[in-house]
Amino acid sequence: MKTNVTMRDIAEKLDVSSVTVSKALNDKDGVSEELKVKIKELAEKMGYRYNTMAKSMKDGRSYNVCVIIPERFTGVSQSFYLKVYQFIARVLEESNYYGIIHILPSEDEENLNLPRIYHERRVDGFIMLGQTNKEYIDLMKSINMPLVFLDFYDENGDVDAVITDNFYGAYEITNYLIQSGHKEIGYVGNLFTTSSIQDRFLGYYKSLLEHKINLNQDYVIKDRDERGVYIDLELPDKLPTAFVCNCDQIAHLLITKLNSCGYKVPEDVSVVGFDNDIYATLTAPHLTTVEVDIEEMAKNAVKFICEKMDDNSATFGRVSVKGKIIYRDSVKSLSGLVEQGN
Amino acid sequence: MKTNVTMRDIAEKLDVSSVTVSKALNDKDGVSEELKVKIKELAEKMGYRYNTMAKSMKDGRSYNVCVIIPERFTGVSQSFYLKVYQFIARVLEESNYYGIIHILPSEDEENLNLPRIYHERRVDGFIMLGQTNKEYIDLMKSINMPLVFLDFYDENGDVDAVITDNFYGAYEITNYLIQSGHKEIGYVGNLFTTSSIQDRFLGYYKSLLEHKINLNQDYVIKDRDERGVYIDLELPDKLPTAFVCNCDQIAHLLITKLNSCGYKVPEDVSVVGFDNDIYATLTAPHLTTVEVDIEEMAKNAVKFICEKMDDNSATFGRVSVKGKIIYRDSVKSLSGLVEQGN
DNA sequence: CTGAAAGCGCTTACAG
DNA sequence: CTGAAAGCGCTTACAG
Repeated sequence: MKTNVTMRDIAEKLDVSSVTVSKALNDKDGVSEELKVKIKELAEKMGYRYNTMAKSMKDGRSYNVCVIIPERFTGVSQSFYLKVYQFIARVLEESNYYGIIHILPSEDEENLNLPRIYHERRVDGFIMLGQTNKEYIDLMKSINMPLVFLDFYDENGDVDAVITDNFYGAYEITNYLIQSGHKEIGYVGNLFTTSSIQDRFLGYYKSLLEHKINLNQDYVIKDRDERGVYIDLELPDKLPTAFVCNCDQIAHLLITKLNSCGYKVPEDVSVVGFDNDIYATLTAPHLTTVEVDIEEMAKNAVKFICEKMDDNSATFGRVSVKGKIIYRDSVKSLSGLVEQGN
Repeated sequence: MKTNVTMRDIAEKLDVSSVTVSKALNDKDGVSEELKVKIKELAEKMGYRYNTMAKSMKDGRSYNVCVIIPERFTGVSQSFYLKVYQFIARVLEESNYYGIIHILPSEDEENLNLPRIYHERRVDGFIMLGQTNKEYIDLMKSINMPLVFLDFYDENGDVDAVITDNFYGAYEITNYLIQSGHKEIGYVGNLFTTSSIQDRFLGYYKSLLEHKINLNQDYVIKDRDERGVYIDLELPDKLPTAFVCNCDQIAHLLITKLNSCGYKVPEDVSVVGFDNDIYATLTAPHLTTVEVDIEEMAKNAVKFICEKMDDNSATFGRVSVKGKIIYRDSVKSLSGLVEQGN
């Protein structure tokens, strides 16, 4: 079996030109139906495989999309972004592109090194999955290639971004706590690490405001340092009756901390999370949380990047994808029956 | 800023040929040092980016390696293979290759559909990460491309494979249980699902044999059906004093089951796992388990595939990478002090 | 409907 | 040390 069958090989056997073979194999006009069938049959029989690289050279496209994930989001316990990537890859395939993951080493992020794949022109566009530092974002913008942010956005807002609706998700789950009779509600998260955490905080705050509940700064607990590394949680002297956590993993850590201090969840304190990831059901009790619609986010990001690769002037702005509350067992109702709003 | 700078563009500006530019940029002989420096400077200044596709066309290589992961290993709670992939990608990069993940849909596995990427000649080799059905394995073998199995092996043994040392890992951790005074020891896993589970069982069995302990079939508990879907664990009427689980996730499920039946771990029953993945420390108590050396496995797999891409007749056979026991809190010592063997 | 010509951007002999 | 020629495998006008 010859390993390298080309269109020309097929053409010669059939005594036609390779142009005709090309047309036939690509279902283009300009070949008689009869000849087309014959060509396709022979191609099949000879074990012909299309050589994409030749096409790529012609039209200057690689048909690859690079998905950049900052290294620090890929620890042993963090599978969220890899999960998201799976959806991206699948949707990309449907559009005849391939996804290539690039785990961005923190070092390259610091030193502003672009991925080698960029220098080798092997990608037509980038999806950045997870926030990098500002300088790296600027660098990515400066190379002027199709670019979409996924799960975060740039303050200047001039890059298209698909995010989960952090604000309303946190707003609604806080509303739910209040409807369940809670009035003393804390928030766990470092407001200055990512826009997600900040926006979730603001949604939580909006809910408090609407219900005329004061924001008690003692109830806002830092969970990580500026670089995103988790720190020990410091509980306030007097606990609120409920905590809104910026993610399920932190909710899990908080519950562990609470348990070790002798508090039971939800009997003594209620806790809600965000993401509905693996931690939501690994925690006892299972977490009431906000489920992020990963598939919908991936679909949007891919749609945007594909359109931008066709026309880099296309813009979509910032698109939020709605999540939904998953009710489980980590919230105790303080009122006999659940009140409707206030 | 012109977007498509080619070697020819640089050549023209400098009034030399593109051959010379090619030589200079690739650090090949045949250019004066002086000219080389000039060319490199200008290339930098003009924002030249190497076009890999042109090179690929010349030498018929894509410099891509496809990593095939069967879909069923990528559920919400399974991040192990994605983790492994990260290492593969990193090591591949060091060898100037790119990794492309292909999550193999179960449907394609059933219907024996090769990934599109194969038909488009966009890869030079395959690493199969996770076992597929036999027919798919045969299909992959039949296309005659560089192929390495990772974390499983083929019964016929004619494909190079990198596996974790399941047999000795299970053997050693079972020895440890016996040294801790256990004599009634169960095993949890379906022996007919993957070779890993089977080999771990055999390692466990070897340890029993060496210590003249009878294998009690009532203590061998099925954890999943033939297709790998977890089933409800059925505890035997009389419990052994310890269980060897085929993986941490099952150890976690077993402990949950034991707890719900009123048993405490490790007070009433000891449990050990395998993998040292996220479940090992999410479980209370934290699991004593066998840590798999993912990095070493990835390194080997990449080394093998790279050499095979250079010379497809190279063979390496089956290589096992040693794991190591991580001691935590899920085993109770039944003897006052730990005995040395018997 | 069919095909000769040119070109995508590089590299590999080979000649000077 | 330097470069003209040919080729990798396809596709895009364009001519017949």
